[in-house]
Amino acid sequence: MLVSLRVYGMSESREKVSSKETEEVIMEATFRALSKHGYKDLRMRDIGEEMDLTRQVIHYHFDGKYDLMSSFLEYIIDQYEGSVEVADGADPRTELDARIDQCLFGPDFEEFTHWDRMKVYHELYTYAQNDDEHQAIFNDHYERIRGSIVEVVEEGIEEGVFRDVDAEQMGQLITDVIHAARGRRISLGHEGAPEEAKQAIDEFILDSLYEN
Amino acid sequence: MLVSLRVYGMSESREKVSSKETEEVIMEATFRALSKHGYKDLRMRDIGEEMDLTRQVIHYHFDGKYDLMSSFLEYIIDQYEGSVEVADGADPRTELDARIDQCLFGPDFEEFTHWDRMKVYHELYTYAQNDDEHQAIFNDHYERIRGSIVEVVEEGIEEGVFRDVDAEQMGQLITDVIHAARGRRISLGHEGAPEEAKQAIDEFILDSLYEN
DNA sequence: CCGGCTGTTTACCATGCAGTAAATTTTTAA
DNA sequence: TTAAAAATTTACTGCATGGTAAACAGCCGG
Repeated sequence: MLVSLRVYGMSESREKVSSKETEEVIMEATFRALSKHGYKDLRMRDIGEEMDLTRQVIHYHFDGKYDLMSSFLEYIIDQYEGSVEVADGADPRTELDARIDQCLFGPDFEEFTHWDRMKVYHELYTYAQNDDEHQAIFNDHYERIRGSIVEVVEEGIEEGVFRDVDAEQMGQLITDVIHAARGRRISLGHEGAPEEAKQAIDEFILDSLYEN
Repeated sequence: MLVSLRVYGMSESREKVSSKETEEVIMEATFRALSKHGYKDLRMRDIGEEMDLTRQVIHYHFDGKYDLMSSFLEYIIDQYEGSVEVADGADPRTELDARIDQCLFGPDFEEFTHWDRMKVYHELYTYAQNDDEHQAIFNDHYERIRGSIVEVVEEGIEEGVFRDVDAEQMGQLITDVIHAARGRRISLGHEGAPEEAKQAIDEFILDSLYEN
């Protein structure tokens, strides 16, 4: 089974591997270039300068600047979603808390590029208003994040730990506050925004969930 | 009186008036061009095409693209702030409500470009993370908006209409939710976001203020 | 050792763009 | 009326930028 897979899978997967490796390099270079210059002032040259390879390889792997950006979008969204995985099974209060923390502060383990990645994510997110295709990608992503929060709230309601509020509405509100705090930290440079948001959520929103 | 004013005011104010008129035309053209193309893809040519004048006049009135954008920033922020003026003096609950509504839905009178202006505002707001000067301008503006909400909350607490919560924290939270809803409507195209935000604020946040 | 395939580089190009300069019209101050 | 100043237009330029083409390197099967 494995053997036969390799027999005809070989050349294909080999190429793919080396190809994927380079593409990963390009993605990371794009990320760095984007961090430095911002989307508006991003030049293909800037990306090239962030790699050991020359900028022309990009044209070999991607079909122009737009295609590159589309791929990068998926790349950075995947990273985002990978970073908010949480061991569910814990009680709803703990899990909700953990999810909120991860959205606000990033993964526990020291991912020191977290805010740089958020910065880039957020910039692309805003620009998506001018691009239907990218907007659709972000909508899917947003829906998943929001959905995961709503889920936990529903779980808590079913278990009788939370009051019987409108889970959709509550999840939406929490997601919005998280988004705003992130935006404020990134766009306005308010370093304390996530912490403030957490306190505000605890104090004014979650008490609507808890006090029975 | 009028005569004497004209005597020494003539050359200066006339120039200024005609100059300001043209600059206003340029600002509005910039707004339209920005709405159509987005900041990233904004060309001086696009602005020219939105006016009766040729694009080169812009260079006469402004010192290049960056200077133009800086001026436009102040222009659109002034418009924003002009649109959230509210007759204070009403009771805190009503006034807070009115301010929230104006931030979420725009001025009462039919300003049908409201969301287009918000869209442009929001895009510039996000790009400001790459420009310290612009970021500072937005910070000042944000502080005024947030401050005006905090003020009303404080007023309500003093008058004993609201519970004695941390006004700063509460004002911040409300401002954040407003911001997020706007961002969601603009970036993700969620038409219902402002309405949802209003309901969520009423249901989950303001009840922390009211129930005494 | 060789012919073909993938991936990378070097050299180059077309053009879109902001900005300028000079000519022209309009306004202002006598 | 007139001359100078302000405002606008027409014509042009230099260069930054995305993209291409052809040469080149490494690898793999035979």
